Order: sequence, then C-alpha cells, then structure tokens
Amino acid sequence: MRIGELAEASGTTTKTLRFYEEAGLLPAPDRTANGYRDYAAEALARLGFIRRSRTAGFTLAQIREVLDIRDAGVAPCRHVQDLLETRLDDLDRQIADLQALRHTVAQLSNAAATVDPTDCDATTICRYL
Amino acid sequence: MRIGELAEASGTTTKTLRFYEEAGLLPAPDRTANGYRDYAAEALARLGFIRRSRTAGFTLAQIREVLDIRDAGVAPCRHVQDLLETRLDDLDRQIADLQALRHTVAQLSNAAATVDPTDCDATTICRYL
DNA sequence: ATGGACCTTCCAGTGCAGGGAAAGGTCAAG
DNA sequence: CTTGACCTTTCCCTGCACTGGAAGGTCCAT
Repeated sequence: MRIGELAEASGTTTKTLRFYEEAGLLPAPDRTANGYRDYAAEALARLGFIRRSRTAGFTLAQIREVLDIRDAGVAPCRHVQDLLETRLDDLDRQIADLQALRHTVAQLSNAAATVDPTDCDATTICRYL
Repeated sequence: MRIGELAEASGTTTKTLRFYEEAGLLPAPDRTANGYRDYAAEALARLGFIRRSRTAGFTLAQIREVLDIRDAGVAPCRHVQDLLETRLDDLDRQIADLQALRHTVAQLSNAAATVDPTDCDATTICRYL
C-alpha cells in the first residue's frame, strides 16, 4: 500500500503519515524498488488506534508510550487504564476551571449589559473588565 | 519608573513588558538619557487591564483591539460587551465539548476496569481504545 | 576600580501537531 | 513524448504567549 492510499484509507494526509513516522508512532515501512513507502495492512489498524486515542484527547507522546509497550510484546492494558483515569481527572479539572471562568465572565457580561457606560474613565481603560 | 519597577508593581517580568511593547499592547515609553525605558504611572493601570483581560481568557490580539479603540479616543464599551458575549459562547461550547469527551472517556475507563484483558489481540493494539 | 544589580539589543527556542512549498524522481495513460 | 498524478527529501512556518541567553552599557556602593 502506498502512502497516498494509506492516507485516504485512514482519513489523514501523507504529510501526517510521514510526520508520525518521524515521531516514532509508525514504524518505517518497507520501500519498493523506486523508493516509495510500501505499507503493510497492519498500519491501518495502528492508525485507527492513533485516531481513536487522539479523539480521546491523548497526546502523541502518550500514544507513543502505549505503542512502544505493545511493540515490546507486552499488552499495554494496565498503562492504558492508568492513562484513562488520569485523562478523566484532567478533564474534570479542565471542566471545573472553565466553569469557574464562565461564571466570572458571565458576571462581567451581566455588569456590562446593565451598567451605564457614561461614567467610563479613560485611565481605567474600560470599566467592564 | 524603570522597567524592573513596573514589572514588580504589575506582577509580571521585564521580558513580558518588552514583549508587550513589541506586540503593540504597551506604547513605547520615553527613554532616560542613558536609554533606559521610563514609564509613566498610566502604564500600571494599562497592565492591570491587560491582566484582568487575560484572566477572563482573552487573547492578546483581542486585548490589543480594545486598547487600540481606547487609544483612538473612543470608549470601547460596545466592543467589550460583544467580546464578553462571544467569550461566553466560546466557553459554553468548550465546556460542552469537554463534557462530551469526558463522557466518552468515562465509558472507555469503565470498560477498561471491567472487561477481561485476557483476549487482547495485538493486531488491534489495545481493546480499551 | 570593581562587583553586582540594573538596563539595552538581538536571536532563538519552547510545546503541540502538523502544514506549505521547493526541487526533483517515477509511472501509467493518451 | 508529454502530461499529470503520484512519490521523495529538506527546510521552514503556523499560533500562542512568552522565556532564555549572549554580549554589552550604566549606575551605585564599597
């Protein structure tokens, strides 16, 4: 399978595939006589895993960790379980932070909608913020 | 006021102050005879505004817009109101996205905690993701 | 006069995940 | 035989908000 076919089949771009190879996420494939990359069918499953992991919000570095464990012949279950729990904690923290921020911004927005701007003072730049 | 004093008074760094000047957020201050930046007291209020805006999640580009309007002699009230509402919408979207993602990751995490990993298959890399 | 705390400029890098463009090789169809 | 769709490598660029470091000037106290 050539790089363009794999890119289309996996829903990504040739650029990204070369980048993943460079980044150690995809093993360097065989080359045909003319130097073209020649991917085996497994690459597609691997890219599916990468895509699902990205969708779950994992970084390429985290995905590479999992792949390295798998490539060492070990099932990465324990590591993936830990990653999922950590990711859940991170998400909870991010959501809480954003909700707190939303609260602050909502108050500012309400104030801006109700307070009369006539006594705006140039030295404070803007009384709404 | 020299740059170090202003940095300390505003709770930032000299590096950041030069960066803000370069980025058009702080007007270029006067210079003393020896070439040192010599800030007027207004710079402190301006930095306070920048800090509050950053806390509300605005980008430097957005803050610069507001400052440019103010510097043109116009009260930026209307623009700030719009920015606040847009920011609120953005936050709502971000929060909703993260909550949807949290839901997905929670399901994956639950599955990983309950499903027996014995029938893991190397071709799918990891059955949890 | 010398040390240290300031200040100046300019250049370059950080992290993340790629994207763009140049300059060239290869292959099948018309 | 040429056109166009592929493929190759290499290098640099993006956005965001800074941060680090080098090389040098200035000021004050000791």
